[in-house]
Amino acid sequence: MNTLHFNIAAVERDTGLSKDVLRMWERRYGFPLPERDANGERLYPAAQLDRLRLIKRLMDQGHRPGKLIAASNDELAQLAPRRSASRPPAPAESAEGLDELLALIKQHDAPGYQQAMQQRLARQGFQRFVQDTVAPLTQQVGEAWEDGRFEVFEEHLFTELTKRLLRQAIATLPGGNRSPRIVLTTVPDEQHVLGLLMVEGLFALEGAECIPLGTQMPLLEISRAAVAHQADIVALSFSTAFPRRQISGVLEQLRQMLPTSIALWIGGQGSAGHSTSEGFRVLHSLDDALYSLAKWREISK
Amino acid sequence: MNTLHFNIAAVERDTGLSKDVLRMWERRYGFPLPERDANGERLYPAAQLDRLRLIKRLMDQGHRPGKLIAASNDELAQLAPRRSASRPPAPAESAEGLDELLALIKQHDAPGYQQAMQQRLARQGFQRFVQDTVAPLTQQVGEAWEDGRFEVFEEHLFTELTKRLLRQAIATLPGGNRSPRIVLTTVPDEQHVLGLLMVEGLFALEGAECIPLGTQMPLLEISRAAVAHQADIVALSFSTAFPRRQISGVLEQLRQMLPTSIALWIGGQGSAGHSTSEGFRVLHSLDDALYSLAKWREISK
DNA sequence: TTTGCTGTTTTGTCCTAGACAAACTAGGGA
DNA sequence: TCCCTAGTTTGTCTAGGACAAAACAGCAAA
Repeated sequence: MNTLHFNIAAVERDTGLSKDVLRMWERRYGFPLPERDANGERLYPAAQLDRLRLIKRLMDQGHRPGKLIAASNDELAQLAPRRSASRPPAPAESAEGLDELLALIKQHDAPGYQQAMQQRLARQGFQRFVQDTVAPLTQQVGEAWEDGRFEVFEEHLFTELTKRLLRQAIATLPGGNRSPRIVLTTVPDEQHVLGLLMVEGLFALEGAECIPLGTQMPLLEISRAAVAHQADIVALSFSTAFPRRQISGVLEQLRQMLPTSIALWIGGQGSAGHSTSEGFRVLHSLDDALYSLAKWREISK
Repeated sequence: MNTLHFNIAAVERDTGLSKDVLRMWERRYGFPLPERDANGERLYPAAQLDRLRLIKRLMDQGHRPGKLIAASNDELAQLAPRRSASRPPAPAESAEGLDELLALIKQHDAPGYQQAMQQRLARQGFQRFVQDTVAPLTQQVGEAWEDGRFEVFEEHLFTELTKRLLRQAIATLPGGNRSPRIVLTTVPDEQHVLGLLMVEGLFALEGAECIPLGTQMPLLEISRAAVAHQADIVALSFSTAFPRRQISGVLEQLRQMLPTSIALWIGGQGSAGHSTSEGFRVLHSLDDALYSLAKWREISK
């Protein structure tokens, strides 16, 4: 009776590490070192998969694979919760009550969480709700996940519930029909959409006409959609999970396809480090997004 | 001045054809035959990308690549709209007004579509809305897309707007807190969630406690979530886009991780052809889902 | 005519091993 | 302290070979 084994495709699915990378690591570092089936194909035991997941998580925090793979399991475990020491736990004013929300998620109390969020929305109003509750909360959940305090499925539950709240709130906003007209989406391989929903909400609140296309639009389709909808702006969001190397290429290609009259705005944690230039604008924060919108209106008046 | 070129990673992203497949086709069939950059790496011109997209679309309809690649562009174009001839355009009763909804999407009239859908929801009630409007409409949009009558971005817009409507409607349903407790999600590489939302709505209407985890949960996380939430049932959805070959392996693995006390239910177009057995149940339709729920309650009473 | 079995073709995925460029690190000079 | 350059790390690409699962075609029997 063998314990669970996974073929290379399953490991790719579960860890997000490409087959090429898995084979390369094996060649270079000797880890992971899977067993082989009768046909010579790799079979990863569950233990190696767990370690790979941990390594991936630490890599997303900025560590480099060479060091991580050389480290022992204990060293890795110690590496994880370095956040609380190096970074302050977030401004006190906005943290007000966020811990309580986090606790609700941690207890898997979905109805309680939704209710608490609804109350905050009613109390704060949409804009402050997004800026003072949703944004910092998302940040904290991300950090908690990086530190291993949150399970993946807890983060998923949080994301799903929060997406619902935001969409619902957006639906109740008066339908914007002033300019500019903004197409919102993400490129293929980028499935995180929370940030995009936040800006959509803020833009909609300002009366802009938002056209949400969901996630993972092929570049050519983004361009076609923008033209068909006569959009003024295409807004994309990149999370930290999106492979850095690909971003500039993606932007370059999209910019080349898109009519020059249509602006390209980029936001999200993954876009940090890029600078506004060469035909696209980087939104560094939600405030920046609102500022950019105001500025766009001023200029195009 | 060269027209747009794409490297192999970009083509993979945009077409959904893996790098291995792209290289294999080139070797076997001589198409696609990309140019090379100074470093010997493949550069696909836009024309080949278009043809690949068309071929992929036809493959998803059941055609085989060997034939498609051998065919000329004209032959391919003729192949596409074969649906209307071979399949009836859907029962007349339920098609009532669906054309109108399709037309609204085709005109990119998002507000109009949302309003029309809201009206239907109010008129039909949730259950009939899902079964008589959303389900057949999704079907028709899928067919329209396969026939090339809908652009990809139009399908995305439809999906996004409909997701919002469903989520909003679900949120207004009285929170179910009767058994069974059902975790709803999709596996990695499966991002289509509309079908899952429909059953979630129906289950919630029956008072079941639904825990939506969004899409693309790693298998191990699905299992952890199910245990943590003390779920009775895990419900997964597979679209036709999900690679057939992988399904049985995925189910087998998940079934192995999941406590035997937790049932595994599978639905969606992609699960057709699989049969209820070996520890999982296949839901062949929305009616079947409701029936299964009733049956579960009867047995576990 | 239809059903069921069997052999053949098609097709995708996996394998090894080598090469190179982009990203990152570290060292030295202004 | 800051910037530039050289070195190291890391991911992705390349090529061609192998094999198994799925799809198809042909034939025999009901």
